[in-house]
Amino acid sequence: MARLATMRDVAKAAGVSTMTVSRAFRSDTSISKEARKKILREADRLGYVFDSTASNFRRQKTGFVGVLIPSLNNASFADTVGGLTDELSKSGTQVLLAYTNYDVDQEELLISQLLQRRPDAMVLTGGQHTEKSRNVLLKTGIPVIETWDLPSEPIGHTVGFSNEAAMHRLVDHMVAKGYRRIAYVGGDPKTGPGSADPLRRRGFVNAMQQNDLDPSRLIGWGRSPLSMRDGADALAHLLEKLPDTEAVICVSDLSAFGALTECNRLGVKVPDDIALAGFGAHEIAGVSVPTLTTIDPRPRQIGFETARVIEALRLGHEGILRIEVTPELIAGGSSGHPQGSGVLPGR
Amino acid sequence: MARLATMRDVAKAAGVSTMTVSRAFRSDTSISKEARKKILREADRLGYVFDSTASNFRRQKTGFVGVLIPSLNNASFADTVGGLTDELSKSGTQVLLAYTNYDVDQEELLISQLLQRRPDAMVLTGGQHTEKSRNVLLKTGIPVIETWDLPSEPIGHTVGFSNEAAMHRLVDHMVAKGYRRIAYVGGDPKTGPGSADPLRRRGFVNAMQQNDLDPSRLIGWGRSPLSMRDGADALAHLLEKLPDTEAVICVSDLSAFGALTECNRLGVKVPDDIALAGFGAHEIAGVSVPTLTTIDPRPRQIGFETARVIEALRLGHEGILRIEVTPELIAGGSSGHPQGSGVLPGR
DNA sequence: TTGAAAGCGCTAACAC
DNA sequence: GTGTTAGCGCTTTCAA
Repeated sequence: MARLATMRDVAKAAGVSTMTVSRAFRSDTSISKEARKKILREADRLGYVFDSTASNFRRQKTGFVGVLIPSLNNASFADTVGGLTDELSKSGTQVLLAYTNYDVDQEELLISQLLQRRPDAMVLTGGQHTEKSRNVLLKTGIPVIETWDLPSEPIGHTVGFSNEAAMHRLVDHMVAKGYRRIAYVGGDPKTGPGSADPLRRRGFVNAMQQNDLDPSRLIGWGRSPLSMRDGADALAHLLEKLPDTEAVICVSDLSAFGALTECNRLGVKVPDDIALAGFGAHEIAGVSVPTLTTIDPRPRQIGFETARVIEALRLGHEGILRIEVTPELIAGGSSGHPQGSGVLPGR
Repeated sequence: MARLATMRDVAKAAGVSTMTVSRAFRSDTSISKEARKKILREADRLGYVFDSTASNFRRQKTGFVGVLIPSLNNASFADTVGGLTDELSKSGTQVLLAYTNYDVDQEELLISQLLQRRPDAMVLTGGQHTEKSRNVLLKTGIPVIETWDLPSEPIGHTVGFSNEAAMHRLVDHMVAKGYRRIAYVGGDPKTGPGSADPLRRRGFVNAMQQNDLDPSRLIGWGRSPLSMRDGADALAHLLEKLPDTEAVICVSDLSAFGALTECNRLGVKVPDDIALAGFGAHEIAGVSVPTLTTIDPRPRQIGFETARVIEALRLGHEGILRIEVTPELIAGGSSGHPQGSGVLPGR
């Protein structure tokens, strides 16, 4: 197959210099109407496709942002990436996405690979990284934005929320609803580094203590992130071990829905026999019967604000940015909220 | 912030030429052990990060593949991208992912943007594209792989399955289970171009006709892709309009689950009063009670095979490849399958 | 095993 | 408004 046309080919065909062709493909430079018209026509005729690898190389700007998320198959991260992508696309910036499988070593590998491509910025999920990851990021000087959490020792900029505070709020809600013997269902604490599970668990324990309640009803089941099935299994285990439990907070909506399914199967009424809550405000939380009480961490907003940070830096902002996105409590039927007994009208 | 070190800096520090440094960073070229050792040490000391933008530019190979999927928030496409990424990463190839929102014009825009970055290959989802998209892809000569369907006029290579044939199989299953008045629930046919909904609908109609059954129980509700809520609403509508329907095939598992939820709410027993089926083998299909009868299009396999096609092309394969991935029917409790009345043991 | 020269396709900087 | 020159950081090619 023949070589793709270059600016030189277009320049020759249009009888101008390559510089003029270069100008024709940008909006900010001065060039006469006729010249541009002729050049674009010739370019089209020759099947010319602008080579941004050359442009990016010359300008030392790649026009993309490296984004690392724990998992592709997660509606919340997908929303964050969606918000980020939509906002960044306005300035023509693209997202180079990779996923770590909740593994900091995999993250380290991906960071060095991505940095070789010289992204204009790097977006990470969570505040947990290897020492080498931190070092190489600092060394290259590429702006770093950590998202989805507010680490105490951030690498650079942060856009997120406090998992602990959000969980605290959820516990307070359950307590306000009258529940006292509250359990937490998450992954086995020995697994799941890189996920938010340990932070939410800590938030649960702290909140229970501050409410003078027993914080020891902790179920660790399966590997983070928990699946629906894990949630079902964990609930069965919990009911066997601690049958007098009044309410269960699950680390995620998916596991909470699994728990709800298991309750249905066992004939345990939610919320009358046991209350439930999840985390994440996934679609399932609003469709299940009853709807799930949950926390909406506003993932799309996180992505949007991250894009705004990147824009600000591009425009020359100096100094470290720290943006807090406030999660929202959604009271559903699973914790006895009257309007949450079913999302659809009537019955 | 100081300029990042280049090969020249490393070469100077190590007392060799840049060419030797270049060789030190690759495995296939000849260089003495001592030279490599010294170079890598100096590179590390200087905080050198290999610049693959320059390398890619010079070699006219970018080492990434452009991938367009309809939506980020879809477990099936996520699985395909996962299979693709995992397999491609073995050869150091990265995936530049973008999503079209099921919009062929958006796809056209993204294709021209991505092509400017000179990907080594382009992976598209579905066989529906604008004329301009087809032209520009053919013009650049970059290998194209269309996935998730087997279009009659492919642009280049294909890895997928026949939505029509898969739906046919699902209808046959329902007929074999004894259902006759079978309805199809999909999106409003006037919406949703770019989704597989029309193909599945056609497969339904053909299969019903071949079984000498009435193919006119077609519900078009909402925009493709259908949400859980759409499925619930569509089912309520269906029961009102065609109350004697015996079975419902939904375009997706999410809408089928919404329909199941609505059945529960209305006191309609599944499968005793009405049978249900979905499409996609999403997690929810295996956790709902009863489990959902569905089609597993094996999305991860699609991604894996796509990566193998890209590898084959890289190794010099000539000619058009067409890989068919065979979907699997999963009989669940929602169509009366005895082992599907609940995924968890006992009761 | 190592080095020198040339250049990938574009654009910053300057000249006209 | 347009052209000339130089070079971004690598790697191909050829020579030593």
